[in-house]
Amino acid sequence: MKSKVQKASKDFTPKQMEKLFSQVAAYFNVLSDPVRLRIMYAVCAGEKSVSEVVEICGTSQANVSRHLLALHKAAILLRRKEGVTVYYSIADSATLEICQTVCAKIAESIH
Amino acid sequence: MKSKVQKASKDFTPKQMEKLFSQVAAYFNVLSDPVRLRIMYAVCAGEKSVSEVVEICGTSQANVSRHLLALHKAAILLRRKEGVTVYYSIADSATLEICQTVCAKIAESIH
DNA sequence: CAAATATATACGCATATATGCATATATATA
DNA sequence: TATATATATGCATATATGCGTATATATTTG
Repeated sequence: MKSKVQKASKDFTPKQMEKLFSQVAAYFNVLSDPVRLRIMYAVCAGEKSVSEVVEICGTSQANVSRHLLALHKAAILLRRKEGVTVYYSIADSATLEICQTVCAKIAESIH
Repeated sequence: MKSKVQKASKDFTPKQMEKLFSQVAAYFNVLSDPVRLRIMYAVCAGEKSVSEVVEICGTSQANVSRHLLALHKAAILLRRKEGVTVYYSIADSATLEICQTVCAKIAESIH
């Protein structure tokens, strides 16, 4: 008896599976940093410029810029340029739901 | 207007938020490796011993052992010892669902 | 054009992580 | 007890990653 996940991937070649695993791993990797999660938390309240995120998150501008670009590259954040200002916003609500699920799961053990 | 995530975390202190972000990041970090995902894929089909996972995944015994322990430490896999043999199985179906969601999301771009 | 502002990038360092190899540990069996 | 088998661990190494610092790039404004 195959699992749901295995049924869903029955039509992939081993090569494609490896590629899939690598991409999924890369996706999780983007979410595996506390600072990036803090940034996500700020942006999920509404579109923010880089400077705004810097103020909220209390880390350097260079660092925020790098992390925002990483999240954008992973297609998790949208990027919109207006003059010199760059605004980021949530592109992928699925990611938010995943974060929320995991947060809820872990928050239980804190309370 | 606050987001769902922010409403859900309104009763956390900044210190608790940081702790939460760290733990969530650690959780994602465990899932951010292609080999561990391959191992998860093997185990999600049913409980497996370390040796069985080694055969399926085609990486060294030492490596499989370490990855399985990491997944167990993150409370994602259960660990059951029977004689010399150690069996691992899915402890956390939420993790499977998350992986499945992400896989489906990424699989679209492969097909 | 010069200066100010917002963002991105290059470089270096410290640290984390994955993995191969050898070996330790635990359990079963002859 | 000696041996075989299953699993875990220590060590060395290569690679990746986060971040501080300085600087580059782009855009607006005087």
